[in-house]
Amino acid sequence: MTNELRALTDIDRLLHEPSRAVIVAILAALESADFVFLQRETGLTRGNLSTHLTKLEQAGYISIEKTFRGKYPLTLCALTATGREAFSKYRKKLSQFVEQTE
Amino acid sequence: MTNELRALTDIDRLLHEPSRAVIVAILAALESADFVFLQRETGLTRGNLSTHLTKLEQAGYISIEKTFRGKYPLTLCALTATGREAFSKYRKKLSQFVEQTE
DNA sequence: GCAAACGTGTTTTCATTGCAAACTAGTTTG
DNA sequence: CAAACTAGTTTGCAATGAAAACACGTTTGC
Repeated sequence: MTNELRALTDIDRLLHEPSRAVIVAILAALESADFVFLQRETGLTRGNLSTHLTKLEQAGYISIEKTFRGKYPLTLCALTATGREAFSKYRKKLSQFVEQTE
Repeated sequence: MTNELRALTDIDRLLHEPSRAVIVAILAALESADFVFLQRETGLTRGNLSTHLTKLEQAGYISIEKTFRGKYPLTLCALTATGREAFSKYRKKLSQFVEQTE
């Protein structure tokens, strides 16, 4: 009965970190965003944003392209197909949990 | 615009742990449950269930009553008003996140 | 009648992780 | 040319989740 709730324990831990979920949600809407933009939108410190992005990249959820805007470094992030799919599944799990606990 | 997503970073970290969310969800539906029942429903090991329950109790989210069933120890858990409210807020946050990322 | 298995939890150990602070490296400004 | 700024990365550390070990009493099998 209440046993379907248990499905939540199977949830994607990488996305279940709020900071990362927000990053991915932004990228899901925008297709591409740079480091500074992400920092402003998320409110994260640069240090934390940096490590979260690295983790998402290592998981294959985002791609990171390093280039320059004028003379300054520019880090561009985009969701991969893998990341998009993982996020979709993650949202579904959340949604199911919310519905099952009504 | 995408800035409301950021609200997720404010989420209740105690409930954002899937194991604990499931425990609380069960208690929200049942009003009261014993340790063994919770262990079976959640699939957690006894050790982990024990520590999660202790954390929920310390936060004032659940009450724990220790007694006996026959000669065996019996640990009864119930959601407090505080816990119920926290869980309600938590569900709302999840729900909002899901909706905002559609 | 006593050793082994069982019931019901708790405590300990350990690797992971999220966060803040410090660091890196180059650029612009006064 | 020193100070401040841009754009990140790395380091240090305290918190934490999971598994294993421990505790303590009860029942069963021989």
